[in-house]
Amino acid sequence: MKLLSRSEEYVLLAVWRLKGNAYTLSILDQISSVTGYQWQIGAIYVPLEKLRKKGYLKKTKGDPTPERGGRSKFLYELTDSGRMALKAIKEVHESAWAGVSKIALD
Amino acid sequence: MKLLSRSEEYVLLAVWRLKGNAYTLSILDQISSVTGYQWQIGAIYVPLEKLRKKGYLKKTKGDPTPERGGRSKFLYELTDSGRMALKAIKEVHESAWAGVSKIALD
DNA sequence: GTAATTTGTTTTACAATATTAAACAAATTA
DNA sequence: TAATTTGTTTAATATTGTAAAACAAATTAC
Repeated sequence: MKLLSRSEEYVLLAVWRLKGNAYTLSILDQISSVTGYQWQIGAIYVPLEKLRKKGYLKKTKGDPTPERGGRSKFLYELTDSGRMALKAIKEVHESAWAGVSKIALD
Repeated sequence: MKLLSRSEEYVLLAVWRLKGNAYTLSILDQISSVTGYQWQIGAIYVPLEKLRKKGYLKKTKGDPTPERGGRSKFLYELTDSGRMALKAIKEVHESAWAGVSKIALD
Protein backbone atom coordinates (compact mmCIF):
# COMPACT_ATOMS: atom_id res chain seq x y z
CA MET A 1 0.00 0.00 0.00
CA LYS A 2 1.06 3.54 -0.64
CA LEU A 3 -0.45 6.92 -0.03
CA LEU A 4 -1.41 9.26 -2.79
CA SER A 5 1.17 11.99 -3.18
CA ARG A 6 0.09 15.37 -1.94
CA SER A 7 -0.41 16.72 -5.46
CA GLU A 8 -2.47 13.72 -6.42
CA GLU A 9 -4.60 14.20 -3.34
CA TYR A 10 -5.23 17.86 -4.02
CA VAL A 11 -5.89 17.29 -7.70
CA LEU A 12 -8.43 14.55 -7.01
CA LEU A 13 -10.09 16.69 -4.41
CA ALA A 14 -10.26 19.70 -6.72
CA VAL A 15 -11.77 17.60 -9.51
CA TRP A 16 -14.35 16.29 -7.10
CA ARG A 17 -15.24 19.81 -5.99
CA LEU A 18 -15.43 21.19 -9.52
CA LYS A 19 -17.97 18.57 -10.60
CA GLY A 20 -18.43 18.89 -14.33
CA ASN A 21 -16.16 21.88 -14.77
CA ALA A 22 -12.77 20.41 -13.92
CA TYR A 23 -10.04 21.11 -16.47
CA THR A 24 -6.39 21.97 -16.00
CA LEU A 25 -6.82 25.69 -15.44
CA SER A 26 -9.89 25.51 -13.22
CA ILE A 27 -8.18 22.80 -11.16
CA LEU A 28 -5.10 25.00 -10.89
CA ASP A 29 -7.17 27.93 -9.66
CA GLN A 30 -9.13 25.79 -7.25
CA ILE A 31 -6.00 24.36 -5.65
CA SER A 32 -4.27 27.73 -5.54
CA SER A 33 -7.27 29.24 -3.84
CA VAL A 34 -7.63 26.44 -1.32
CA THR A 35 -3.96 26.29 -0.35
CA GLY A 36 -3.42 30.01 -0.41
CA TYR A 37 -0.60 30.26 -2.91
CA GLN A 38 -0.21 30.15 -6.66
CA TRP A 39 0.51 26.70 -8.06
CA GLN A 40 2.20 26.24 -11.40
CA ILE A 41 0.62 24.40 -14.29
CA GLY A 42 3.12 21.53 -14.30
CA ALA A 43 2.25 20.84 -10.69
CA ILE A 44 -1.24 19.95 -11.91
CA TYR A 45 -0.79 18.54 -15.35
CA VAL A 46 1.69 15.83 -14.47
CA PRO A 47 -0.33 14.34 -11.58
CA LEU A 48 -3.50 14.68 -13.69
CA GLU A 49 -2.04 12.41 -16.31
CA LYS A 50 -0.80 9.98 -13.71
CA LEU A 51 -4.19 9.81 -12.04
CA ARG A 52 -5.79 9.19 -15.40
CA LYS A 53 -3.39 6.34 -16.12
CA LYS A 54 -4.11 4.86 -12.71
CA GLY A 55 -7.81 4.91 -13.56
CA TYR A 56 -8.78 7.45 -10.91
CA LEU A 57 -9.82 10.07 -13.43
CA LYS A 58 -11.69 9.97 -16.72
CA LYS A 59 -10.79 12.55 -19.34
CA THR A 60 -13.29 13.73 -21.93
CA LYS A 61 -13.21 16.43 -24.56
CA GLY A 62 -15.65 19.23 -23.81
CA ASP A 63 -17.23 21.68 -26.22
CA PRO A 64 -15.69 25.08 -27.00
CA THR A 65 -17.34 27.86 -25.03
CA PRO A 66 -18.25 31.01 -26.98
CA GLU A 67 -15.88 33.41 -25.32
CA ARG A 68 -12.65 35.05 -26.33
CA GLY A 69 -10.00 32.37 -26.65
CA GLY A 70 -12.43 29.84 -25.28
CA ARG A 71 -11.06 26.76 -26.97
CA SER A 72 -12.45 23.37 -26.11
CA LYS A 73 -11.31 21.92 -22.81
CA PHE A 74 -10.46 18.49 -21.61
CA LEU A 75 -12.73 17.79 -18.70
CA TYR A 76 -11.86 15.42 -15.88
CA GLU A 77 -14.13 13.51 -13.56
CA LEU A 78 -13.54 11.01 -10.79
CA THR A 79 -14.08 7.34 -11.44
CA ASP A 80 -15.38 5.07 -8.71
CA SER A 81 -11.86 4.03 -7.80
CA GLY A 82 -10.81 7.69 -7.74
CA ARG A 83 -13.54 8.40 -5.24
CA MET A 84 -12.43 5.47 -3.15
CA ALA A 85 -8.81 6.63 -3.23
CA LEU A 86 -9.91 10.05 -2.06
CA LYS A 87 -11.90 8.51 0.75
CA ALA A 88 -8.91 6.40 1.76
CA ILE A 89 -6.52 9.34 1.98
CA LYS A 90 -9.12 11.30 3.92
CA GLU A 91 -9.24 8.52 6.48
CA VAL A 92 -5.46 8.43 6.80
CA HIS A 93 -5.43 12.18 7.43
CA GLU A 94 -8.15 11.91 9.99
CA SER A 95 -6.25 9.17 11.74
CA ALA A 96 -3.00 11.13 11.62
CA TRP A 97 -4.55 14.34 12.92
CA ALA A 98 -7.09 12.85 15.30
CA GLY A 99 -7.33 14.71 18.54
CA VAL A 100 -5.12 17.61 17.53
CA SER A 101 -7.03 20.76 18.33
CA LYS A 102 -6.14 24.25 17.21
CA ILE A 103 -5.62 25.18 20.81
CA ALA A 104 -3.16 22.36 21.40
CA LEU A 105 -0.84 23.92 18.86
CA ASP A 106 -1.08 27.45 20.21
CA MET B 1 5.34 30.23 0.46
CA LYS B 2 5.48 26.48 0.21
CA LEU B 3 3.76 23.64 1.93
CA LEU B 4 5.55 21.15 4.07
CA SER B 5 6.06 17.92 2.19
CA ARG B 6 3.89 15.06 3.33
CA SER B 7 6.77 13.31 5.11
CA GLU B 8 7.72 16.50 6.88
CA GLU B 9 4.14 16.96 7.98
CA TYR B 10 3.82 13.46 9.34
CA VAL B 11 7.21 13.56 11.03
CA LEU B 12 6.44 16.87 12.77
CA LEU B 13 3.08 15.56 13.83
CA ALA B 14 4.55 12.34 15.19
CA VAL B 15 7.19 14.24 17.16
CA TRP B 16 4.49 16.45 18.59
CA ARG B 17 2.44 13.42 19.63
CA LEU B 18 5.39 11.57 21.14
CA LYS B 19 6.25 14.47 23.45
CA GLY B 20 9.54 13.67 25.12
CA ASN B 21 9.95 10.25 23.58
CA ALA B 22 10.43 11.06 19.92
CA TYR B 23 13.43 9.38 18.30
CA THR B 24 13.84 7.84 14.86
CA LEU B 25 12.38 4.44 15.68
CA SER B 26 9.48 5.64 17.81
CA ILE B 27 8.61 8.19 15.14
CA LEU B 28 8.76 5.46 12.52
CA ASP B 29 6.38 3.28 14.52
CA GLN B 30 4.04 6.15 15.24
CA ILE B 31 3.74 7.10 11.59
CA SER B 32 3.40 3.49 10.46
CA SER B 33 0.64 2.96 12.97
CA VAL B 34 -1.22 6.13 12.07
CA THR B 35 -1.05 5.65 8.30
CA GLY B 36 -1.63 1.91 8.39
CA TYR B 37 1.46 0.69 6.58
CA GLN B 38 5.11 0.12 7.40
CA TRP B 39 7.35 3.08 6.64
CA GLN B 40 11.05 2.62 6.04
CA ILE B 41 13.67 4.26 8.18
CA GLY B 42 15.03 6.45 5.40
CA ALA B 43 11.56 7.92 4.94
CA ILE B 44 11.91 9.34 8.45
CA TYR B 45 15.55 10.05 8.90
CA VAL B 46 16.00 12.27 5.89
CA PRO B 47 13.07 14.61 6.62
CA LEU B 48 14.05 14.62 10.30
CA GLU B 49 17.41 16.09 9.42
CA LYS B 50 15.84 18.57 7.05
CA LEU B 51 13.38 19.73 9.65
CA ARG B 52 16.20 20.14 12.12
CA LYS B 53 18.16 22.26 9.66
CA LYS B 54 15.07 24.39 9.02
CA GLY B 55 14.83 25.00 12.74
CA TYR B 56 11.53 23.18 13.21
CA LEU B 57 13.03 20.47 15.39
CA LYS B 58 15.60 20.44 18.16
CA LYS B 59 17.74 17.34 18.58
CA THR B 60 19.20 16.34 21.92
CA LYS B 61 21.10 13.31 23.10
CA GLY B 62 19.11 11.25 25.59
CA ASP B 63 20.38 8.85 28.23
CA PRO B 64 20.76 5.13 27.57
CA THR B 65 17.83 3.13 28.92
CA PRO B 66 18.70 -0.01 30.91
CA GLU B 67 17.34 -2.59 28.52
CA ARG B 68 18.85 -5.03 26.12
CA GLY B 69 20.51 -3.09 23.33
CA GLY B 70 19.06 0.11 24.72
CA ARG B 71 21.72 2.50 23.54
CA SER B 72 21.26 6.21 24.00
CA LYS B 73 18.82 7.88 21.65
CA PHE B 74 18.68 11.20 19.92
CA LEU B 75 15.47 12.83 21.00
CA TYR B 76 13.58 15.36 18.93
CA GLU B 77 11.19 18.06 20.00
CA LEU B 78 9.30 20.78 18.18
CA THR B 79 10.54 24.33 18.31
CA ASP B 80 8.13 27.23 18.29
CA SER B 81 8.49 27.63 14.56
CA GLY B 82 7.94 23.89 14.14
CA ARG B 83 4.69 24.17 16.01
CA MET B 84 3.67 27.08 13.86
CA ALA B 85 4.50 25.19 10.67
CA LEU B 86 2.36 22.30 11.88
CA LYS B 87 -0.49 24.66 12.60
CA ALA B 88 -0.16 26.21 9.16
CA ILE B 89 -0.32 22.90 7.32
CA LYS B 90 -3.29 21.88 9.45
CA GLU B 91 -5.11 24.98 8.32
CA VAL B 92 -4.35 24.30 4.67
CA HIS B 93 -5.74 20.79 5.04
CA GLU B 94 -8.83 22.03 6.73
CA SER B 95 -9.36 24.54 3.98
CA ALA B 96 -8.76 21.93 1.28
CA TRP B 97 -11.07 19.37 2.83
CA ALA B 98 -13.70 21.72 4.23
CA GLY B 99 -17.21 20.49 3.73
CA VAL B 100 -16.27 17.06 2.43
CA SER B 101 -18.24 14.56 4.44
CA LYS B 102 -17.70 10.83 4.51
CA ILE B 103 -21.13 10.40 3.03
CA ALA B 104 -20.39 12.68 0.11
CA LEU B 105 -17.69 10.27 -1.02
CA ASP B 106 -19.79 7.12 -0.65
C1' DG C 1 36.38 -10.74 28.20
C1' DT C 2 34.53 -11.68 23.88
C1' DA C 3 31.00 -13.20 20.60
C1' DA C 4 26.18 -12.86 19.56
C1' DT C 5 22.15 -10.15 19.93
C1' DT C 6 19.42 -6.08 20.22
C1' DT C 7 18.46 -1.26 19.73
C1' DG C 8 19.51 2.56 17.37
C1' DT C 9 21.67 5.98 13.75
C1' DT C 10 23.61 7.21 9.37
C1' DT C 11 24.69 6.73 4.53
C1' DT C 12 24.00 5.59 -0.14
C1' DA C 13 21.99 4.58 -4.59
C1' DC C 14 18.07 4.91 -6.99
C1' DA C 15 13.14 6.06 -8.09
C1' DA C 16 9.36 9.10 -7.95
C1' DT C 17 7.49 13.84 -7.45
C1' DA C 18 7.48 18.70 -7.72
C1' DT C 19 8.81 23.09 -9.94
C1' DT C 20 9.65 26.30 -13.47
C1' DA C 21 9.54 27.91 -17.80
C1' DA C 22 8.68 27.64 -22.40
C1' DA C 23 6.57 25.64 -26.49
C1' DC C 24 2.57 24.45 -28.82
C1' DA C 25 -2.46 24.79 -30.26
C1' DA C 26 -7.13 26.45 -31.06
C1' DA C 27 -10.46 29.86 -30.75
C1' DT C 28 -11.75 35.09 -30.76
C1' DT C 29 -11.50 39.87 -31.92
C1' DA C 30 -9.96 43.85 -34.28
C1' DT D 1 -4.81 37.90 -41.04
C1' DA D 2 -2.30 39.48 -37.02
C1' DA D 3 -2.76 40.01 -32.18
C1' DT D 4 -4.84 38.29 -28.13
C1' DT D 5 -6.78 35.01 -25.06
C1' DT D 6 -7.64 30.49 -23.26
C1' DG D 7 -5.93 26.24 -22.92
C1' DT D 8 -2.66 21.91 -23.24
C1' DT D 9 1.73 19.62 -23.47
C1' DT D 10 6.65 19.00 -22.98
C1' DA D 11 11.10 19.27 -21.07
C1' DA D 12 14.85 20.36 -17.94
C1' DT D 13 16.01 20.57 -13.29
C1' DA D 14 15.54 20.28 -8.32
C1' DT D 15 13.62 18.21 -4.43
C1' DT D 16 11.60 14.19 -1.98
C1' DG D 17 10.79 9.45 -1.10
C1' DT D 18 12.24 4.45 -0.85
C1' DA D 19 14.88 0.49 0.16
C1' DA D 20 18.64 -1.61 1.73
C1' DA D 21 22.81 -1.90 3.86
C1' DA D 22 26.51 -0.14 6.76
C1' DC D 23 27.82 1.50 11.03
C1' DA D 24 27.69 2.08 16.24
C1' DA D 25 26.76 1.35 21.13
C1' DA D 26 24.79 -1.21 24.70
C1' DT D 27 23.37 -5.98 26.73
C1' DT D 28 23.55 -10.83 27.57
C1' DA D 29 25.40 -15.38 27.59
C1' DC D 30 29.16 -18.14 27.50
